Amino acid sequence: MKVEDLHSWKLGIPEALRLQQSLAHLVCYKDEISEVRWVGGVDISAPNSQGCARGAVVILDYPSLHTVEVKIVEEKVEFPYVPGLLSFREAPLIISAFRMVEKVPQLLIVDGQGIAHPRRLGLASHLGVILDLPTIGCAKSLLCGKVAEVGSEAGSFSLIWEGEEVLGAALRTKRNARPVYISIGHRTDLEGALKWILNLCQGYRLPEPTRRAHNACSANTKC
DNA sequence: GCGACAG
DNA sequence: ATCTTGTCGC
Repeated sequence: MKVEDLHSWKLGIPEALRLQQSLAHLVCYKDEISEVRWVGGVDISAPNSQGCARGAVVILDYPSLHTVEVKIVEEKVEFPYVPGLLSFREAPLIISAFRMVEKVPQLLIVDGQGIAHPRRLGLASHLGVILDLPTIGCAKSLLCGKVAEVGSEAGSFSLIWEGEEVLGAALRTKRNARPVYISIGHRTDLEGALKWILNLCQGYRLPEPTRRAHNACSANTKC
């Protein structure tokens, strides 16, 4: 059985919610990142009027950060956008693009939450479990939890709290830019995740892997 | 019941 | 995500 066949994507909302609860047990919160040669970034575009979207996986050489591979797919998006169920909408396209990749990355940066999610299984964690890769969630806004103001210097961060639980951190990656929200995806810890994200930022708010994946899928879809 | 709500 | 001009800061 292939990893991507861990479960079906043709689910209703109640089934998706139940699946998240079971998959959340499989998420690893320990740092298992090692010998990074390639770092991946993934993103999908907004679906067009026909429901077709573009999914992209970009592979960067590390530490040069040169793009060494780009894979794009265009498919119809089936699942509706429901806050908390984003992975059921986006993961199918990302996985399709990912299976075409030749240089399998040792770390994947995802545009969305990891465990900073109501059931601790945001897109980054879900993809990490399915692809069995270390992943880091790097979202542009908060889904759940509370966070204090972040210092203005690049590198400043403030923890995301939900009750007594730390879900991640708001991280200032660039001066005069809003912070990004970092959380463990899979097989990473928060400290490592923050270091990696800062290390992958090259003068822009978003880390290079995610930024390039976004650019790669921003062109108009053909279907 | 009310507000919040990744992309 | 998207609707949308000018404008403030480096």
